[in-house]
Amino acid sequence: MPEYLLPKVYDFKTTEHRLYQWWEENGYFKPFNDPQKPGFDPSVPTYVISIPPPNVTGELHLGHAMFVSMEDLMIRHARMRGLSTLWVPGSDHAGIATQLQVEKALAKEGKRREDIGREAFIQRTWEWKEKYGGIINRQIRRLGASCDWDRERFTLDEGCSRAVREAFVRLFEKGLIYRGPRLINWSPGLRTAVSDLEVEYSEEPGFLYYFKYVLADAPHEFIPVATTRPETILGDTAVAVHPDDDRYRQYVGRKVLVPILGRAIPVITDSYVDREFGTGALKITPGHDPNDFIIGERHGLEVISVLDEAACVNHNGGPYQGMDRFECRKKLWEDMRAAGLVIREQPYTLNVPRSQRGGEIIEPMVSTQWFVKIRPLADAALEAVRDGRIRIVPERFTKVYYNWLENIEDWCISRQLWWGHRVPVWYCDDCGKMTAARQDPAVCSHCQSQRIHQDEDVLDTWFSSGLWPFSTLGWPEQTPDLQYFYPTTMMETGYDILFFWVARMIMMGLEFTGKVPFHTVYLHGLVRDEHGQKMSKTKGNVIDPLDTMDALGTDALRFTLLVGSSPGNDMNLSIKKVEANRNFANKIWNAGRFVIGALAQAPSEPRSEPQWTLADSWVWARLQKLIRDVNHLFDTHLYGEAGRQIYEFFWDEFADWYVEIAKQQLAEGGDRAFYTALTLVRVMDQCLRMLHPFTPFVTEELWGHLKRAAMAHSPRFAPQGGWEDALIVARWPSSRPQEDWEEQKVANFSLLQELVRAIRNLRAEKKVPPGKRIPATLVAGDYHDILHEQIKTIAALAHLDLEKTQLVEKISRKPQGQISLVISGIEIFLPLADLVDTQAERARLQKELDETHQQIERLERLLSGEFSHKAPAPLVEKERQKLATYRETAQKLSAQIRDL
RNA sequence: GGGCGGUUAGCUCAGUUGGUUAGAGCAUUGCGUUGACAUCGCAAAGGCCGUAGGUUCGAGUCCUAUACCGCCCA
Repeated sequence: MPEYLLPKVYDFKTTEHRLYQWWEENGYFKPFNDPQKPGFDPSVPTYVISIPPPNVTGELHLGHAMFVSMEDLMIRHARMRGLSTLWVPGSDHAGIATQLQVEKALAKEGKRREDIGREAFIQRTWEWKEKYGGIINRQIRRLGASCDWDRERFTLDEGCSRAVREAFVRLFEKGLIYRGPRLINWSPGLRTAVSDLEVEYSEEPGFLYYFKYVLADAPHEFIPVATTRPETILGDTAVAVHPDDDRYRQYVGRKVLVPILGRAIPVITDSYVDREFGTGALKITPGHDPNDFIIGERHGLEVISVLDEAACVNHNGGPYQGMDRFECRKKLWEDMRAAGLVIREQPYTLNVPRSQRGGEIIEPMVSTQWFVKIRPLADAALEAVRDGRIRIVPERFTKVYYNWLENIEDWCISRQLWWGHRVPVWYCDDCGKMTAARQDPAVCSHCQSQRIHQDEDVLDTWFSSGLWPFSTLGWPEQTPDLQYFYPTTMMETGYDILFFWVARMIMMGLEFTGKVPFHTVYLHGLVRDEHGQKMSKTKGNVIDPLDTMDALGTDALRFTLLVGSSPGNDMNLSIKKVEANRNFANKIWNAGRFVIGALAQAPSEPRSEPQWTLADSWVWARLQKLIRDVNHLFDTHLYGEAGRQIYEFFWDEFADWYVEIAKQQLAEGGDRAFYTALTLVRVMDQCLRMLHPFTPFVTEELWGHLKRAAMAHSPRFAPQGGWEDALIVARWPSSRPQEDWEEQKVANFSLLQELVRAIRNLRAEKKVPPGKRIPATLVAGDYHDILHEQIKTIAALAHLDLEKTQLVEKISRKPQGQISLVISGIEIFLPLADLVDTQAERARLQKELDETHQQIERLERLLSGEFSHKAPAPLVEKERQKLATYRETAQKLSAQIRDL
């Protein structure tokens, strides 16, 4: 397509959807070496990511945008490197969240789930899922995610359900799953158990209540006790003091009376008691406090539960039965005050357990639940990281991982919900024994009775998420996918999810497949607002990724997320940053337009071998260096830094310098134009390849235009191996070692840049109109040959009048009344006579000279010290050179001042 | 209480294995548009890299201590 057909501004709106569809239709998202297809070669190396499954009820937020961008970057990079790449998409059924949505809808009809029954409720939930569940995945597509959508999975689909069933039964048979009454975290609003991880603790103002525990055998004596939750007094089964505490020694072994209820309970000793805290006497409520539960076990205390499923007082609460827990707290305290049992109340900061979902206060309660005996699984998971089979990036999170797994408690996996995987256990009404089965059984496996019924509970959603890396590939079947793609390569997710997903996936993966589920865990940080605040609707600081993509384009958002973040660290996002990157996308586009336009100025065949200019050599050397650096950064997972370096090269070196020089070279025509166009196309092509994983749309679109234009112009413009079908499957640039000529060319070009910049600055300072071409005299000394070659370029970039510019090696008589400057020992005279103000010139040159002297002193000090014989020789030599140049510069500046 | 991270320009942040004049984007100021790009260009100004020690020829980077902010675990 000719250049004039490309719009001046990159139009992401018409591009993104079209390209996504084109990629998908052409099968580029699928592994090129696919075990499900003919010609499959099992020896081809793979790169596999299973998506951390988003909540099926969810809608896209920046957290999703972040992980999708990161994973797509990894996948696209791996695909371009020629690996057989698979990214498995999907979502999880999100037990509580989804169920709540449907219950909300039911409530509008004035119904509760019990009114319609379990089967009908599940039916409705599926309907709801079909209708609204796909939103998140449609939104993920907008980000450019190159997942294999044919392999999309859902934690509650048939295959994943079979995997859950298999996993449960295996653990059950192995004795790693058990059922029993334990103190668990109970959510009274949702009426279900939740796991330790789903509880968050928040510091909130409250009171410490001091009261009297009256001795049963001495009504006038009492032990003072303090508590933060008076309603739990109803469930007290002991009062504990420290064994060495003299204050209470006399009471140990005697009985005290539970206030109001009058139940007699023992006074015991336990070294857990902190003598300094409160009164030094601790009431023990094994039924409603985890620490007390442990103490209770130690002393064989009775466990009394005083609350029901809704956290209302039950029959154990005597006169308070039926009251809400907080209402009871108030009433009981009033009654105790009336009974003369209250001592005082003291303001106190509480650590309140709240539900991660909804924020209601979680109640520790004794309840019969299903648990995974976690220790053996955790030990295996620890070992896998310790021995390096799994690497966590950034590395510091390994410590967090160890710490968590070393202290992990058994995992409560049952939930009193309907939406989820139902516990595959049947109880026999005759023999009372349990049957756990992969297929729904018709009879009890112990006594063959037909009077069996299934457990009512479902499993924690995370139980199924834990199987995700292999259940999505077909486990427990030994499918071709599982055999080829497992273990996966990379688990990429936010560090906040390390325990929820990553640790559980590792435990389950090792247990069920005997292999690690992935080799590397890459953790990204959380996205915050521009001042580091968490985004929330109430604060009104939420940035919606969909709005942002509508306004500024997907590439701009992706690039911002990818390049603005470093591994494991939170990032602060602002629309301004996205705008800046929208500008970058546009910069790419316009540089591409220029390159395509340049073809028309070049012949399609050269007459002879290339004679590369300094600029040609320089940009090529810089590109090679960039490729080396970028590859190294990708290897070390420093993706953001890689993006930054490509950005800098592209904008500050390629676009600002090479493109400007290329304009001059193209104008020369002939072979010069041909080889310039060739260089432009090659550098552009390589940059687009490296940028593609960051900004897939603009690069693919432009690359397509570049390819067509180049092919139409000359076969000589094709990259090695020819033009690929699409950028998404084009080869990633490979590193080459630095060649001998590169360093000198880069140094020479730097000198050219310095000269041009210095002249431009001086012109600006002297208010010379930018368009005006001015004469100049350059006294080049040793650099005469280099500058002789480059004088046309310098003149063009610095807007010198080439006709009236003279380049000499030495000068016998300095031009009078001219403005002068010295760069790396090269003297430049600009005859701006009418602009010369002797006094101002003197001041300017003096300032230059002072700065030069400072540098000379610094280097003299450095080189006279130990540096010169302890530092590496090349480094010392480099500094010596610098010093020599500064001395030369100083000398010339002094002369200029003298001659003024 | 234990652990981790942060502290670098007005703001938001990079800074890889220590290499000797510390970078970007935004904001500010000045100048500039008929040929890739005003969603732009060319410049300017702005930093004892939280503090105090230490290692080293050399420290933003490594070590120790400390302050403040944030997060995780208990």
